[in-house]
Amino acid sequence: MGDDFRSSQPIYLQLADRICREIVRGDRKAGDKLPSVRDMAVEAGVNPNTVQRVYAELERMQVAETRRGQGTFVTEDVARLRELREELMHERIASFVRDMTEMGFRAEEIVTGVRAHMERSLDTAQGGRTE
Amino acid sequence: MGDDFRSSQPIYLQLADRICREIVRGDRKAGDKLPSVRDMAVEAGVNPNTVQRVYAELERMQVAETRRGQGTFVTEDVARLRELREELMHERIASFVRDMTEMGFRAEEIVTGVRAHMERSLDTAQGGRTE
Amino acid sequence: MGDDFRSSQPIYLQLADRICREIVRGDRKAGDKLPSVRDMAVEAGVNPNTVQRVYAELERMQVAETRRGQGTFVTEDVARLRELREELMHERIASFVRDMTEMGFRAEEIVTGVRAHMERSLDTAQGGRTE
Amino acid sequence: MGDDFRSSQPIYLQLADRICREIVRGDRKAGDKLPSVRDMAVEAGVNPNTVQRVYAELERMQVAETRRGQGTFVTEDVARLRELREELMHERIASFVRDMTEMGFRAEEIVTGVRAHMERSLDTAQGGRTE
DNA sequence: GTGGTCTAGACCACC
DNA sequence: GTGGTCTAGACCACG
Repeated sequence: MGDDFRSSQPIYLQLADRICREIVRGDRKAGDKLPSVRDMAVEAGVNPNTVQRVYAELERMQVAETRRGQGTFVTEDVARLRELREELMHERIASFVRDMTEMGFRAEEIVTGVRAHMERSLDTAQGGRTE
Repeated sequence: MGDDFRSSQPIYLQLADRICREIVRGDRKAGDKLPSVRDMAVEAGVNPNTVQRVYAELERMQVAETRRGQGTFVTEDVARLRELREELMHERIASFVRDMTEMGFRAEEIVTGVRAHMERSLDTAQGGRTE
Repeated sequence: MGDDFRSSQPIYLQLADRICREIVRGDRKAGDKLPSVRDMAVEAGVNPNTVQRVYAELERMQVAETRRGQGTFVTEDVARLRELREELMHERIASFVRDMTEMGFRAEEIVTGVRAHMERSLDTAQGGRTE
Repeated sequence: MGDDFRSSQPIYLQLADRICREIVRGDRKAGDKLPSVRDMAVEAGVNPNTVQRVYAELERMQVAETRRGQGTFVTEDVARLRELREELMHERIASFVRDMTEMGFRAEEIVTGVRAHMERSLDTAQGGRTE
């Protein structure tokens, strides 16, 4: 144990993750152009070098492609995007389940709890129609 | 959007949360003595004042009680501890579901995904050859 | 018995109490802005950290609300303020009665004494020559 | 306004007041010997000079008498002690009423509040017999 | 500017 | 020893 309180994921991974989420969510579609390195750097308030690493990471993940002189684009490989969606989902689920299990919750409790929570949310959102 | 990359919860809340998890997990039991303010400060690598705040927060939550000159102890009110367990569970579930929904996953997908993940974990862990 | 002569309530509670009294008295009204942490610190001759604690206490009591970047304000929940008034009244009365009882005065004596004192005050103030 | 938070009555007046209360309460009776200056100083954890001033103050109030070579005694003038009782009572009542009035409470409210508080205390203490 | 957090170091009361 | 309070001075996020 030590002063691990300020530590967190590197900024470039945080940014890459954010962009992946925007893609999975549908805010950025296959073939969409991403902002230029400089623009993205300004938007996110980080150094252009950091954005460079972000785009490199997205390319490594086969989620984005950069075309010299044109910019960086979301891949047009929709199969890869479907895959990315699955990956992100499983990653978050795994992280969630690990967290809950580590706290001593049983599998049954977790599933029940999640379903109950969603039904409650639905009721709140829809007004709980009887039919 | 801005430079929210370094932001995080205050240390004193992170520490309080960590201790709550240890309690819920069973690593710290009802009536257990917590480390002294000074010891905890050294262990966690923070200032004693910060630990003092953590203990005040735990007392506010009725999760710990402090006896002057003796130290700070996990509450012996086991009903409160059961309640805490439920609170933490719902909190984490809510956060998880919000996150997933925000990413565009449907309720059905999420529940199915969680259950599938767990069954896979079980298989891995137990070998799952009962049938 | 010992050297409890210099002991007193913590400054931050004294200050919080003083502000509550000013509110109950009507000197500070619902929605009024309290002095900034730094200004109040100068006014009261204490450290800004202490005032910070005072405002946190007032917020915990739901007597004040703080808006980031704007300041700390007396709550606009007038029902809560009426409640505060009752609380303060009962608190002072309880303390007074406890003190008197401890000194060996009987209930009857106390009530009679209080009423007599007030009638005398009224006489002094108004001249009380209606009859 | 300034740093008036640590200020309070001088210790010698606090001690004199405490002794008066013990007399009024009946813990010290007419003619009782008070502890020697040195003993009282040790008991109260203060300087003997301070106790000297305390006894002088009690003498000035005609509440105690000191006989050279013998010590200090509660006065045997029971009329004076009855008077002292009245004085203390009125003093406390006056202080209480001033405090409450300053906070904006009306005379009627105060009397009603005090009587209500006492009835409640009686109920709690006696178990609220129906007859 | 605002409040919120953190560190450093001190003193106190209680046991 | 314990926790509780206070000061001094710093940095941060928000608006």
